Amino acid sequence: MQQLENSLKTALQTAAQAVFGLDIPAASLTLQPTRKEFAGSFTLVTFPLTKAFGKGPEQIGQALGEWLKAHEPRVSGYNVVKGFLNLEIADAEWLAVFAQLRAQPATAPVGTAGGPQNVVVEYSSPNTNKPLHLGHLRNNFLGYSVAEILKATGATVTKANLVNDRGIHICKSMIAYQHFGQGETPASAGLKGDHLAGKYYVLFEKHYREEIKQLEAEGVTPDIAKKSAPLMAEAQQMLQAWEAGEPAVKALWSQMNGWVYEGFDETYKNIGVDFDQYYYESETYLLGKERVEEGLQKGVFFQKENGSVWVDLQAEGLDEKLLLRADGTSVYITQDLGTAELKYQDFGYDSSIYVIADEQNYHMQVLQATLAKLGKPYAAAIHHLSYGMVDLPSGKMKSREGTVVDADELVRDVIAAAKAATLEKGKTEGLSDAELEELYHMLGLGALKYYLLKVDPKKRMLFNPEESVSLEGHTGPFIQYSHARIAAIRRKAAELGIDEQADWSSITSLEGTERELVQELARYASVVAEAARNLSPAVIAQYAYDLAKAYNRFYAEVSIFQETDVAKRSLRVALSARVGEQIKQSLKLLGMQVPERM
RNA sequence: GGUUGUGUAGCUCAAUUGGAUAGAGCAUCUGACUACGAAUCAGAAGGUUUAAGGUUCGACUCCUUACACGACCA
Repeated sequence: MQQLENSLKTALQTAAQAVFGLDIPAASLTLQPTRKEFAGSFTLVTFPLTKAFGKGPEQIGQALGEWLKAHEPRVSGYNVVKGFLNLEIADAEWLAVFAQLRAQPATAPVGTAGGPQNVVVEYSSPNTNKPLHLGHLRNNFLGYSVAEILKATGATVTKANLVNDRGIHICKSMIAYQHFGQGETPASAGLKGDHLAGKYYVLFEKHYREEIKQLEAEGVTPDIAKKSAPLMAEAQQMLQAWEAGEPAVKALWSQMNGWVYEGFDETYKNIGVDFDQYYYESETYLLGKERVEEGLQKGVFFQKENGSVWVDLQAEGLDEKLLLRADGTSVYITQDLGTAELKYQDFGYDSSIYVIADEQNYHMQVLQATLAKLGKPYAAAIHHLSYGMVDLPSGKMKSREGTVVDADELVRDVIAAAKAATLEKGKTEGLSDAELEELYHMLGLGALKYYLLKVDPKKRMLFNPEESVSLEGHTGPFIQYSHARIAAIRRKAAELGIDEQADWSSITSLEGTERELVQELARYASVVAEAARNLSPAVIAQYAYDLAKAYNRFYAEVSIFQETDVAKRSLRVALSARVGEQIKQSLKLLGMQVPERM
C-alpha cells in the first residue's frame, strides 16, 4: 500500500510537470483515503495548489486526472468534485497489493520510522495498602497495550512496575493490623492478600475518624484533632521507625507487603498483564536523596532556613517545589528522581513513558523540569502518557465513600456475563470444560479491555457497568465473533481442500466489499505507526472494529463456498484467512485473545 | 484566585491532525436465518459540533472572549 501510494505521488509530480511544467510542493502532496460516498480510493486535495499553479482547483484536478488515466496504468479512472481529485485504482492493482501483503506475516514489525527504539513503559505502579480498582484497570490495560504497540513497530520495550511500597499509607494498614488483626492471615481470613491489607486500611480510616470526632466533641479544633488523634500519631511514629530500620516494624512491613504482592500477582495474571522489571520505592528513595544532594552541590537547588530543599522552576513557568522536608524525609518526587536515574542506568532508554492519570500532570512537568535542571541527559526522553480518570454513572469514584469498583470483582462479573451469554447462544458443543472456562475468560476480559481501550486515553471516560459487559455492537466480542466465524470458514475450506494459494490471474474485477477489505487490510501498518506516535490503543481498537465490520459486510454480500469460479473462491478464502490473522494481531496489541469458536 | 484539560445525536464514543453531505454503537422503528455461524447484515429516524466573534478557498479542529464541568497549584 505504501508503495502504491508512493508511486501515485511520483506519478502526480510527473503529471504536474508534464501538464503545467510545475512542481507540486511536498507539503501539498498528501493523499488521503477517498470518502466512501465518492468513487475512487485515493484523494488529492487540489485547493493548496491553486496559488502556485495559477489555475482553479477543478481545472487542476481535471488535468492531473486526465494525464494519470492516460499514462499511469494503476489508475483506472478519476473524478473531480470541487477541489478534490479522486483516483480510482485498477482491481489488478488491488490484487497485487493483497498478494504483497500476504508475503509478510501479519505479525511482522511495521518499522519505528523516527520513533523511539528503546523504550521503558512504566505502568500499574500500585500502592500496597489496598487492592486494585477500576482506575488501575485502565492504567494497566493502557500500559500493556502501549508496550505491545511499540513492540509492533520493532522497538525494544521494557515494561516496568514501580511499586509504592513505603509511606504513611502502608503504616496505616500496619497500625490497624496490630490493633485489630489478631494474627489474621490471608489463608485464615480466606481473603487475597491485597484485600486483607485493604481491609485494615479501611479499619484504620474508620477508627481514626471516630477519634477525630471524639476529640472535636471535647472541644479540640478539627485541624489539631486530625494531627493529634492517637492512631495518626502511632502511624507517624511507625513511619519514622521504618526509616530508622527498626526490625520489628520492618518484619511486619515485609510480611504484609508479601501478602499484597501475592494478591497483585494473582490479579495481574488474571487480567493478562506482565512486567519485565519491578522497582520498589523503598529501594529508590535513597538514590533520590542523592540526586537532591547533587542538585544542592551544583547549585541548581536551594535550601531554606529550616533546612528543607527546594528547586525554583519559575523560569520554566512552574513554581518552587519542595524536594526534601526540613526533617530530611523524602516526598513523592524525591524517589521519582531516583527511579528515573535507576531506569536509565538499567536500560539506557531513548524514551521513558509514564502511564499516570492526568491529575499528576503538574507533578510530571515538575519532575521533567527538575531532571533538566540537574542536566540529566534523559530528562528530554521522559514522556507522560496522561490518561483521564474513569467516572461512574453515579459520579466520581471515591474510596472514602465506598464507591470504588474493585478490579477483581469487576473481572469476575464480566466473565460471568460472558458465560451467561455464551450458554444462551448454545454454539459451543464439543468444547471441554477447561476450554469453556478459557473462552468465558477470553470473552469477558475482551469486553472489558475493549471497553476501556476504545476511548482516547487522554479523555476522561464514563464507565457504565451494563455497557461494559455488552457483547454486541462496538465491543470486543463483536470483533472476536468475526474471528470465530473466519475460523469456521477456514476449517471448512480445509475440509474441502480449497487452496488459498491458487492463481488469481484470471480475476479481472473485484466485488466492492472485496476491494474494501483489501484496502482495510493494507492500512494496518500506518495504523500501528499512528497508534505508536500518539501512544493510543484507541487507534488500534477502532481499526480492529473497522476491519471486522468490513469483513461482516463482505461475508453477508458474497458467497464463498457457493462460488463456482475456482480462482474467486480461493481468493475469498485467502482474504478471510488474512483478515482473521490481522484481527488476531490487532487484538493482541490490545492485550486481547481470539477464540476459534464461541 | 492562578495554571490547565474537556465540551460533538437522548446516552457512550469517532472524525485520517485544517478538507467533501460531521460518522459508529446503544436505545427507538422496519426488513433479512431451510444460505459459509443472526454475538451478524441492510435500512429509517436522530446534529445550529456549549455560545459569540475572528483567521481562509475551506474550521469540530487554529486564535480571542464568555459559559459549564473536571484536575492541579496555593
